[in-house]
Amino acid sequence: MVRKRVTLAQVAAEAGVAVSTASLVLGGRAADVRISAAAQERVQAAAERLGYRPNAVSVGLRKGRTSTLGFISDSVASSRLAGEMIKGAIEAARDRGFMVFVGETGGNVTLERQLLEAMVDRQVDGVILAALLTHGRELPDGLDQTPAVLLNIAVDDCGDLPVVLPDELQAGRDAAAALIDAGHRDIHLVGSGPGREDVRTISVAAKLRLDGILEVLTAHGLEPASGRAINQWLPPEGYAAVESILESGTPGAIVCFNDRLAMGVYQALQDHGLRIPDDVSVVSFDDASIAGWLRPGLTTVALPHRTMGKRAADVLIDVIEHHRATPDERGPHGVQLVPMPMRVRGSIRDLSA
Amino acid sequence: MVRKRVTLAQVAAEAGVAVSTASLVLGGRAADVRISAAAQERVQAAAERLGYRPNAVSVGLRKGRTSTLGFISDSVASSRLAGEMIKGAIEAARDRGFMVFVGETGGNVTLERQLLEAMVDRQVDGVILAALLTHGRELPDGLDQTPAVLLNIAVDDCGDLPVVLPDELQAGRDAAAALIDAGHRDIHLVGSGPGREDVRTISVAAKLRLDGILEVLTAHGLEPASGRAINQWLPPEGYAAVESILESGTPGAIVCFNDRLAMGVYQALQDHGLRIPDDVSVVSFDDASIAGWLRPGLTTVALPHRTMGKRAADVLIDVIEHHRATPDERGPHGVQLVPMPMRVRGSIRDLSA
DNA sequence: AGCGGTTGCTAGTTCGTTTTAGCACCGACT
DNA sequence: AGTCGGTGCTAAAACGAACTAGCAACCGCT
Repeated sequence: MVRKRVTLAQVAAEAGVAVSTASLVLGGRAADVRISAAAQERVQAAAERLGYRPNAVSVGLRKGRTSTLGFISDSVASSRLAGEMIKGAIEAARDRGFMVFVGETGGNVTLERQLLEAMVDRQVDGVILAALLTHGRELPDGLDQTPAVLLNIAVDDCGDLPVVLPDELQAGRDAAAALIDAGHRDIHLVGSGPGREDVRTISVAAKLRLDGILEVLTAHGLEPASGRAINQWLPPEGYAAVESILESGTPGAIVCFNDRLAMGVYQALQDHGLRIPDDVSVVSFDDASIAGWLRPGLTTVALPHRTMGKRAADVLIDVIEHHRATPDERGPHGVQLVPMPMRVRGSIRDLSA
Repeated sequence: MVRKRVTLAQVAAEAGVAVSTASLVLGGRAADVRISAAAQERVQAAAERLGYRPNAVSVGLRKGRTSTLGFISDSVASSRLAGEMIKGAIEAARDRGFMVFVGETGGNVTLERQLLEAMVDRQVDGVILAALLTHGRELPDGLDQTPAVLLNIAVDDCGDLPVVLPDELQAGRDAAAALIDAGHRDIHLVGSGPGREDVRTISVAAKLRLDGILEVLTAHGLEPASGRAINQWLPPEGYAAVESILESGTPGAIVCFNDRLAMGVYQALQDHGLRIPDDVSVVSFDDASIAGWLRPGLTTVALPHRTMGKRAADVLIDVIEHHRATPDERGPHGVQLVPMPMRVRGSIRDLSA
């Protein structure tokens, strides 16, 4: 049932040459060692005929490189976003001939260490350590055993590991600018307090988004009309925030700190008979799938998870391949900020028109 | 920077024994070959001291088994559901000492073959072939090179491969029963026509869900009040379907064939000033994340993707491990139907109370 | 002293490949 | 006749662990 693999020895026998000769030819090193054109052809033909494919395990053992990456994430399934990140990494890896082991920790540190060990045991060439849930965390031991890249993890002391992060600061600027450019001045925040001191410790992302927003508002001589710090960024909290805002009148525009808050905001505004964007404009962050399903479509600054995953894999493979070439040269890596693109849909009214 | 691994040879040297002795001891075969307790202890201690971990690549080459699975899916990122399936598989695999290569094809058959080859090259012990998007498809060649399980793929000719599928038929029964038990009689379908001949070729799932629904309705002497076959199960289509239903009056209850349709149904009902569940009851399928976010929460029959992934990995590993033990015994596998649990939220009004 | 039986270990082969070092042959030249 | 330089290939040693076959050493017995 399970067909036996063809080995190099069989190819060599079929071609009437030594194993080493076959290896040289198929490894493209025939020119180096002078193999006659005739012999090369026989080897190629034999390999073709038998359907030879090199055994990657053996190659891995011999070369010490397995063309394999590990992807360790705290969450795989929690959202489409995690999937996007993995997908990006897998695609980039595939394009460069790498396969990816995927592991999920659920935030469990012990599990994380075990996964890392299991991957290192399998001689992965490098590891991507990714996070969606937690920000600001400890790094596991064992990261010194293999090249590594941090994906969506902001740590104070990342050693000299490359880090891939979304450019939340610029995203904050863009969100604010989108409203201001459309002529809005009455801007309320849902998800963070109105001042820098109010961000709580929710996340690095929240802080940066707020910084970007405030920077642009300040540049226009504005400040947030109101702000609400919220611990759980879920629809019910968004709903409640709007009810609170409405006590002091109808807002001109609302910046939601993520799309799920925005969903609650939509529900609340609708329940109060307010229309988006005619009465209230809304802008948000993340570009979760609901953003496109809400009516009207939610304009939101997208977390480019796919691109981030791709970037992480590319950087990691660069390190792996480059490192071999020039062992002591530190690459041009460090923190890689991936731009967050604005997805313009229909939730912002253009007052300037 | 990258720490060198400790090899068995180093452990043996440290313990003052031969490599083979160390291997025997650490492999738990010391009793078979009579190694003195003293020697065993020295080996164990040395291994501990040096932090020895066997090189899985080497073991893989020698044993021909790598404790590695491949997971090939048409989609990884399209939804949380795909992630759940992968997560389930990864977890089950991990519990049994396996790591998982994940690959995504995007429905591309060539890519699928290449991924399969790349995995077989890496000597995976087996492969899970999964699908979310497509139903009823061709199986790739190369599946005869390695044990395999089909996950969420319904094919006519699956050879003797184990198949893991959700129990859509029972789900259809459950959805219908939930409405009927709550006293509903005026039941409209959104996503499928009212009769068996109307299902179109959308999907096997649609057909089975409908079969289940009709079976229960018929058993109560009922038939659907109306039905709408729809090709794209997305919110706008759900919205449109409701507008069409409302032309002939307010429906008592609506069965949506998935949650995204249900989302559109919610929006349309709200826009027409109808309240859920007071005016109209809604039940749906899938349990996508929005199901919990909608207000009121959507009662829906969940696709148990996590469980399915777990089951697939378990079945596959059974095949792998069992196969070694008794080569000619065909396992008790075949089609594995995983129950779809009902997630009761607030979208069905109980008329019988 | 020689033999059989046990105990306790190890040498050596194997898995499939890469890679280095070098062999055998041939013609040309001194 | 001997050396030299090419040419075309191959033997053999890795890589790290698993596993088989078998070798010493000792003990007790005749």
